[in-house]
Amino acid sequence: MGESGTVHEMLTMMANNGWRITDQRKTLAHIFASHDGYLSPKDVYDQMCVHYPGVSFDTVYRNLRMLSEMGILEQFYFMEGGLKFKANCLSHHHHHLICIQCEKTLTFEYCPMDKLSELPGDYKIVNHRFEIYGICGSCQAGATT
Amino acid sequence: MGESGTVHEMLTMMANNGWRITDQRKTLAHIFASHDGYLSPKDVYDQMCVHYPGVSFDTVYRNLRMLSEMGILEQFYFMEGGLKFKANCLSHHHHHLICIQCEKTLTFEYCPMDKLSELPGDYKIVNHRFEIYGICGSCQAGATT
DNA sequence: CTTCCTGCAAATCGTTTGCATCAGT
DNA sequence: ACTGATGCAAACGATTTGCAGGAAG
Repeated sequence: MGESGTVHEMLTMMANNGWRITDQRKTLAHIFASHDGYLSPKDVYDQMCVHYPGVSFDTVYRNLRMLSEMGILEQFYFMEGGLKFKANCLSHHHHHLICIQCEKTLTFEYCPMDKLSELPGDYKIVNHRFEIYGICGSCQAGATT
Repeated sequence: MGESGTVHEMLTMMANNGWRITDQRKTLAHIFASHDGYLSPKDVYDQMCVHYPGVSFDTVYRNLRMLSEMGILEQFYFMEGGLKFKANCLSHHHHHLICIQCEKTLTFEYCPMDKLSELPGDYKIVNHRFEIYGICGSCQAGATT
């Protein structure tokens, strides 16, 4: 639901940045719009093959990088699972609650930066990262698979 | 200052875990005890070569991995700089303020988890990460090198 | 029709492994 | 002495690049 809107948003953004809208990129947009967790390049490649046979790995990489640089996708490096990508929420700031087992990700609005008053040193703050890791309901229920 | 204590602490910890205390591991402990930012495997290798010529890259990796598994070092993957290691503070919980230019790292005590009341889903929380990125005083002063 | 995108194959980078030798206990 | 640690070289996986043909504007 609402996915087609997001796909269109992504494609428009690509076009505005001067990128051509190819079948492959449409498929890519589709995949990320309809999946709200993180996907590894391999995951993406596998999904691509289903909808659009004959893709090559390097093109998947190229497009993932392009989409990340454009801010459409957000990268994250899982210590165990390596680099993964996820559709970026472009509208508002939030943080993530991530299941360390299945990687299901929820967002929440609380931001610690609001509360933070004094910091050591005289850093000019440019960014921050706040993530909470846990085990989601379903993973707690289903035993160690 | 206080470095020798930390080195000794690390070495004792290795010994208690059944690892032999080799020259190389002593040097490794020394390097991390006297540097409080993150170091990449390459950084460590370069430092090692200075104090202990003839090291090989794979042994550096092996020891870094070993030290991480033992909890003496803490790993972190920088999106730009790849995997890096840092001496783990074993005594108390804190978070980091990291310079995105020189990677100089300060610690601070504020922890957002104390204030956090309600979260979505029914995750069993096991861990969290909170880091603030900025530009430190010296890097603000010295222009874009 | 021009330029960008794609697939292929090969190169590259960071990291890991097998093995014979060497050093710590 | 015994066993684990090291250096070497080679394997490995993930990601990137150069190039020729094909498709989007």
